Amino acid sequence: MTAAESDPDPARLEPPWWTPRKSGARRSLSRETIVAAAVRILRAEGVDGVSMRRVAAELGTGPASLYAHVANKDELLELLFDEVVGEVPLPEPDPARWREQITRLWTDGHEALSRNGDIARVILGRVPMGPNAMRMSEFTLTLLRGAGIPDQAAAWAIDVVGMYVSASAIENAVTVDLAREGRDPEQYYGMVCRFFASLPPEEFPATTSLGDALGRGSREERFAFGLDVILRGLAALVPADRADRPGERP
Amino acid sequence: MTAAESDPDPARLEPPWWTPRKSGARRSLSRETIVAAAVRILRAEGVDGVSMRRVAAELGTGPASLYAHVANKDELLELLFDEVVGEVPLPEPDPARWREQITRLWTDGHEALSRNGDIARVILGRVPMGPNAMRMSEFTLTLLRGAGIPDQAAAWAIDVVGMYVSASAIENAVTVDLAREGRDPEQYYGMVCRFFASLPPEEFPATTSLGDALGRGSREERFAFGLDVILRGLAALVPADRADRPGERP
DNA sequence: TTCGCCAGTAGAACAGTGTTCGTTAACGAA
DNA sequence: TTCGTTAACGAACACTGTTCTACTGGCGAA
Repeated sequence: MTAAESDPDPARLEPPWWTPRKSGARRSLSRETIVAAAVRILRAEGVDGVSMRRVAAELGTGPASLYAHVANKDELLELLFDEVVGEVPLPEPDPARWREQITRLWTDGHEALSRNGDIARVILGRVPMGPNAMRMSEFTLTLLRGAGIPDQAAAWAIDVVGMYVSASAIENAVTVDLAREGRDPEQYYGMVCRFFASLPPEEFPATTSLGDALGRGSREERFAFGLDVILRGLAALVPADRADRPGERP
Repeated sequence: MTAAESDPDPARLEPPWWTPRKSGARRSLSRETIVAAAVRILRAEGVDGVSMRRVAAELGTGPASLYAHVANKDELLELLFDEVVGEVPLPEPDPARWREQITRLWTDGHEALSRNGDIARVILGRVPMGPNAMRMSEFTLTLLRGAGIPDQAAAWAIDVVGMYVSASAIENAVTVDLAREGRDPEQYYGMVCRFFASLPPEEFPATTSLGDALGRGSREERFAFGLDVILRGLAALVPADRADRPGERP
């Protein structure tokens, strides 16, 4: 069960431009069953596999039937994204452990996205406003402010972290995709590294000499590094007189 | 003129899986004219506008003709991406001013991408390996190492910065898109802010009280903030005994 | 100068896409 | 029971990337 389903009054949380559930749904189809079918396809075939026809076929009907429950494919993808974000568990915020909690939360988010094909593609360029995404933002904002990061910086930081997590999840999805197609991702990255190493050293001294380092590390390690860099940078924005007392409100 | 065109021997720099220029091109079409036509469409209509048929029509021919010069649409998009990256001027690296130079370089890159529709979409999930992208990576690597950042961190940092810049450029492109469609982006973001403010304060205290800060700032300001956070985090990785002497090699 | 080759150019077609239109059929309310 | 609303759906439209096939037209060799 997702957070959205367990919410007592989810309607209040939805952006007003998501088409409201039409009253008196009568038969087999519903927004929930459509999203559930789409998630199954998403995990198996990625975003490109999620076509209106494919989802309809999964439900034993035609594509036109879906349009009674979902405005268009864009809206379906947004619903799909929020469904995936709903997989991330939210603990109780504890400002004293803000960096640890934020790291955990967004690492979980990164994994949830990575588990579900390249779903992260659909959110780049829009503001995530589904109920589950909103709860995640709220949680992060609370922790950042509690840590003493100025309001404006905290507000912008959400965007920065979100972009990094989404972009990295897309990168991961491609690796998973290669594996699904039977091609070894290691082999692909090996090819890339060999290309770097083969560049003319006169023009690319740094790239050729670093060759190995560029491809080293698991996806998890590389993601953790970037997230740590960002949080380090954010921590540097805490005013000196707050740095040692996280959690206090001024 | 792009960097690629002015390069004395660009062939050596191209990844070996880009299809080689077929020898003895005879008539009007060429890889260059195709990419140029695609760039025009890209600027006017975004990546979605760049279809093989549309590009062919721009050149007064049919889609099949393009396949003699370009392996497939993916390759055309990669060529397109590198063409855009070629718009970024590379200065002489000066390790003493590494943060300033990196900020400048990637801000220029961000602007070049933002000027050209949502071209950044095509690079997410792959490693940019066109000649212009490679030169940009080399430049950044040189500066980061010169600044005293450990090799492994420098190698991974390229990815982090690249992901952030691409994701942010996509965000910008959507704003530009809205403007092109005649819809006011300000109005869209105003709508988003109003939605945030309208959430139930009991469940979303931070989001509702921050409402304004979440939407404040120009695209440039917001991008600059994130880049600064990342560079701040990277600077924190410089070993203490190197922090005051950028540019020296150990 | 002539001939033959073949790279480059396309027209047509295939299988797929998102979306809309018009019709059918089933349910809730009266 | 009847009526009106509305979910469901088949067919169609205008697209997409890509491939097959035929057909040029210019160059190198004779």
